[in-house]
Amino acid sequence: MKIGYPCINLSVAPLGAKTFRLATYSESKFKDVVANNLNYLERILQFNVLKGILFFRISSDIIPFASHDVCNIDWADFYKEELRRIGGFIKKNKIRISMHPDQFVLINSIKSEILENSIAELVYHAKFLDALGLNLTHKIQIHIGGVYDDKQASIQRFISRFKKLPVKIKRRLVIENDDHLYSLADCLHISKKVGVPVLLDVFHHKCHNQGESLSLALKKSIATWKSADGIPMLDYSSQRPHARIGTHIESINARDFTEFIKNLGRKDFDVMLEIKDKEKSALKALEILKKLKKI
DNA sequence: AGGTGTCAAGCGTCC
DNA sequence: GGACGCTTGACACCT
Repeated sequence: MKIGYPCINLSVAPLGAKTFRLATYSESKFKDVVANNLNYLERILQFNVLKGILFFRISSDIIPFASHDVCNIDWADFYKEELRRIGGFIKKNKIRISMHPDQFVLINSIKSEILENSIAELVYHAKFLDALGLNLTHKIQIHIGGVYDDKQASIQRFISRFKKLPVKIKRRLVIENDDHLYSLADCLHISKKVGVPVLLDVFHHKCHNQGESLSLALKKSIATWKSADGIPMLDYSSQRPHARIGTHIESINARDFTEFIKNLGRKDFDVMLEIKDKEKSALKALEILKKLKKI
């Protein structure tokens, strides 16, 4: 079992990740920012290894505008040395990587332009992981998408679109249940049709489910992962007290997390903590795992 | 130097 | 119909 956190590290450098506005795009700005972001990523990964954190989600913003028309730079070639070095570090230390494109990636969209943009964005994500030289256990997780007033049709559209995606994307993708539209059961149905692994978001599952217990949900999710996909990944968070349902907690709740880990029994997962204070909670989670003699 | 409106992109929900 | 949340933070312009 590995513990991870998403995208940014607040101890390495509070303002480590850089971006810029489309209006001020220039080749030199792009190159500066990407160089900065790759360096920041490298420092985060070094920090993580030092602390025993071996799972990390790389930000989709690592290469700004990578899938946009303005970007004509072959970044994978221009930064091949850095990318190879970082990839080597990841492999040497057996770090697990995931990426999570944001809400604009909708392969079941009813608009062809949105579908095209989504594919371009997925091509970029897959290209990034490929450029690091990582095998197919390093995944890109997406949600099913919108409902567009007809859930069955939207699921069908997801399935037929998925089948037509380039292999380079398909082999990296996993699908994740969300908190109000597509539940675990929906994802399992789609998984059966197209053979894509289902990444269980346990917090979203708590918000939106068909009455399956956590342990049944875990079991069903595991069954969708083939050995080439690696150990199943899952997203973990808990409800922030006194906030809207679905709001992620500020810092890990030791009691909830202990309970969750005990519930796993002998099942093995790489656990991504979607918690606001990032590496701090990851470190606390590792302490809890040590106490429980899980690592 | 500090404050703040706004940022490539979409969807659904709440008021 | 507009603001907001989503994983959400920081750029860029204003004073």
